[in-house]
This record gives sequence, structure tokens and C-alpha cells, in this order.
Amino acid sequence: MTQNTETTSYKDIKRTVLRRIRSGEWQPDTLLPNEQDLAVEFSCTRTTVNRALRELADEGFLERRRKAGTRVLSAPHRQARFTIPLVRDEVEALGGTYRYALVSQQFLPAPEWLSARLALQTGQAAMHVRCMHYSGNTPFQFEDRWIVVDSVPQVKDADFSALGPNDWLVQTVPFTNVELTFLASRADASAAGFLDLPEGEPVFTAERITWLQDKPVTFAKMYFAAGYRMTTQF
Amino acid sequence: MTQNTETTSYKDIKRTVLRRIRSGEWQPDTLLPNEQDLAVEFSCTRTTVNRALRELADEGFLERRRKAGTRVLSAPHRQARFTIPLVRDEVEALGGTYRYALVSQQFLPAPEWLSARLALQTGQAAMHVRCMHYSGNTPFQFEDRWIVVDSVPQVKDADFSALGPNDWLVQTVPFTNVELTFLASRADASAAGFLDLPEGEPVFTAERITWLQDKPVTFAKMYFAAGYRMTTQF
DNA sequence: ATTGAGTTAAAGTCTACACAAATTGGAAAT
DNA sequence: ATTTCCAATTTGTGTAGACTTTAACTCAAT
Repeated sequence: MTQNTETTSYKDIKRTVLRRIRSGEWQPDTLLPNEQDLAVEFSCTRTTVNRALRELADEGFLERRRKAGTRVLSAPHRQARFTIPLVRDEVEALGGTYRYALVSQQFLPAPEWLSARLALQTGQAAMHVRCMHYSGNTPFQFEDRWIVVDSVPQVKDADFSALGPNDWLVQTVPFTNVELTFLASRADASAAGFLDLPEGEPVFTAERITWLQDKPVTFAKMYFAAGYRMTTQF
Repeated sequence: MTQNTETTSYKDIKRTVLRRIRSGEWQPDTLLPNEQDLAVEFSCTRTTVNRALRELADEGFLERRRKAGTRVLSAPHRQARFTIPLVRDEVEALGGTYRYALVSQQFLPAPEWLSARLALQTGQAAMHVRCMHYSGNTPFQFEDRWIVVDSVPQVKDADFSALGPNDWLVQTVPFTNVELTFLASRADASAAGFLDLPEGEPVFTAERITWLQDKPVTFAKMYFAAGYRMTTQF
């Protein structure tokens, strides 16, 4: 491997700047030297410094303003990134064998709460799908999903007995907007039954609404098995 | 071709590419034209195309590999970004008036579960702080935090009656690593009391562990009030 | 004091080019 | 049929320089 001496890449600069921030050399609110000066210090072009600082700002460490310069941001403005994995990937990442099972699938007029939530006409047709995701024989996630028939007419001919509704949707309809919500909910009778836990138990829950342009496509509520934790490091 | 010749910024390219993905013109798994060809199409340099595609890849829309090219990612591999706000900011963003209250503050040897979790010596000294965050007079969050004295000796003289431990830590110690976990837990007697909800109720909970280099600094468990939802759109 | 206009420093972006690094796909060797 | 190796392609990153946009600052006029 070729160790290029003295080449300062934007990654080196990022590392160095981060180190100075973390060591306290550049405290929060400190104004950094301008790009040109840093370019001289690191003996590279301003372009390279620019990229390094731009990315650090993007990652929430710095704040940059034209003419005002670049300053160190107080820590807690940071952002966290979570990967939203497919259930299958998540199960397999944990060393399990993924298994899917359809629970029920039927046409229904959209219930009132759903119509309100997705801004549907009252009584618009919807496909209601409930299914389970297992890791081996252990329940992993119970999914309760509504698909708006007007937005996805093909769903009338869909069969979710082998292919999960999420996979089917991904293959079938593109989407433009997603709203993802996490909350702690209480296991109702059916979720408790499928996830094999006592009714009323706290359940980590994700709600996902997907739109295609302005048209709501699907609303999904996913109940995770007991003990589920969503973790990220940064 | 209604290609506008006035502006060919990387933002225009991002917009156009996104539109093509969303319109279905470039379905998931589609291989995009290479940078050089796109540069010709947009009549700009490859550098500009590179920046546009790089950012889109960063945002989770594309996957790029040398020699293999750039392809559209199937949707669910996407990442979601959550801003981790300060409680104060969150309360104020919801239109409330933030209020802080210290519940208790005392030195204790770290309990076993904490020593295990943070890889401490058994019986290492710790500062245990419990406090409340209110929106007006409505409970918003109950915080239960441990601070490792060895890592933050100044904590011996800290007074958390006016300034919250998180704000104090941010001002006092830098940190290098954070692990953030979300889960649904069951309100124990004290959390239930402070948050004004029945014992055993599901509570959306965040755990945050912070390190300085290899040294664990603090472990915080934050219990949110009933009905709390963490939402993101993308 | 307050307002307003001009100056100017700093970041933002683009061009044009060069070389580096990865990795695919195929040819050659086994 | 399989493995090894090479070349071609594509993205990754850097240099050098120019022009643009924003907004902090200054100073004069109200």
C-alpha cells in the first residue's frame, strides 16, 4: 500500500479538526481560521478544506455562514442516523432465520380513524393485511397494514400469502414521501396473541405512512417483540 | 429536450435525478448513465455531476461503486435522520414553556447493572441524578442519570438544582462516542409518579451512553410522557 | 440613536484537468 | 471447469483558479 507522504486529504482534515474540537482546543463557539488559512496550514487547496468543513457542518459539528466564518457548534444540535432495515435483513443480521406468515387479508372500507389520518374520502376501499415476521419460530414483528385501493389498484389481485405486503409494495409502486413514527404502545389482544406476550404489555411500535405524490399509498403499524431495542452509535 | 442552459448547478442535477427516480423513469436497481455522460447531458463538468450524485448517495437514494457505476437503491435500504434535540428545544418547538426541576442528586457506588453495562470496576463512585423536564406544568420527561466520577471528577462539586445534568455535561466534558437506544419500557413506581401515569404503563424510553475516548462518562435513561411520538419525514 | 448604502471578507459553487483506487469482466493459464 | 491475472471502466479525490452570493461591518445621513 502506497503511503503518500504529506498528502492531506479532506479526510485527514476532518480528522484533525474533529480532534481539535474533542480535545477542547476549539471549544464550542470558537471561530475557526478561514478556509484560505487552513489551506495554507494543511498545505492543500481551499477546495479540499472546503469539502472537509462542509461535511463536518453537515454532520452537525460546525456551523458555517458566509462572511461570518465557521464556528464550533455546541454538541447537542447533532443528528442521529438510523438505518431503516427490511425486517428480513434485521432478523438475519441478528443471526436468525427469517420466516413470513400471512394472518389475514381482506377488503374493507377504510375505517374512520384511517380516513382521517390519511385524508381519504369516507368509506374509500382499502386492503387490510395482517402478517407476522418470525426469527426462526420466535415472533419478531406483527404487522398491521392498510393499502389504499385507489392509489394502488393492482392490490385487488395481490396475494400476500407468500410475499409480504411491504416487499410487494416496494416492487409495485414507487413512493415519494414517507413519515416514520416511533412510539411505545400497549399490546392489544391480537398483537399480544401473535407476539406471545401478556395483553397490555409495552410494545415498541413503528408507524409508517407512504405517499405517492399527494396520494396516500399505505399505512403500516409494526409491533415489535418484547425487548426490542433500536440502537445507533455516533 | 427542455434543458435549461442558464443554470446547471449540482442542486439542479439532484432535483432532476430525484424526479426521475420518483417518477419511475429510473426504477430501483436501474444503472444510471456514468458521470461523464450525465455531465454532457447537463452540460456541466463531471465534478458537478459527481457532487450531485455523491450527495444523493449520502442521503440514501443511490449506491455508487467504482467501475460498477451508480444505481438506484430499492427504497427500504434508506436511512432516516432524526435530530436529537435538547429537551428544552423540543418543548419550546411544541409551544410549551420549558421548566426544569431536580428530583435527587447523590453519590453512590455504581450498582452492578451499571458497572456491567459500562464496564466499570465494581463499586466505582458515581453521581446519581434524577430530574424532571416540564412543558409548563405538564410532565414531559423524567431523566435518570448516572455520571462516572472517575471520568468527570468535577461532578463532585456540581450542583444540579438549577442547571440540568445534560447541559452541565455539555459545558464541562467533551465526548467522543455516543450510543443511543430507543425502546418501550414499563413505567416503574417512580417514573409513573413523576410522569403522572399509572404504574406499568408503556413509556417511550431513550437510553444514552456517552464516552470520552474509552472512558464511560454517563448513562442516562429518559422516560417520555404518555403519548410521546418520535417522528421523521423523508 | 437609527437607518441606509456601500465595502468587503468569507463561504459557495463551477470549470478544467489529472491521477488514484477499486473492481468488473474477460482472457489466459491451469 | 476453475483459478489467476490483466486491462478497461468508473468513481474518488486532489489542484489551481475564477466568479458568485451572502451578510457583517463601516460610515454617512437622517
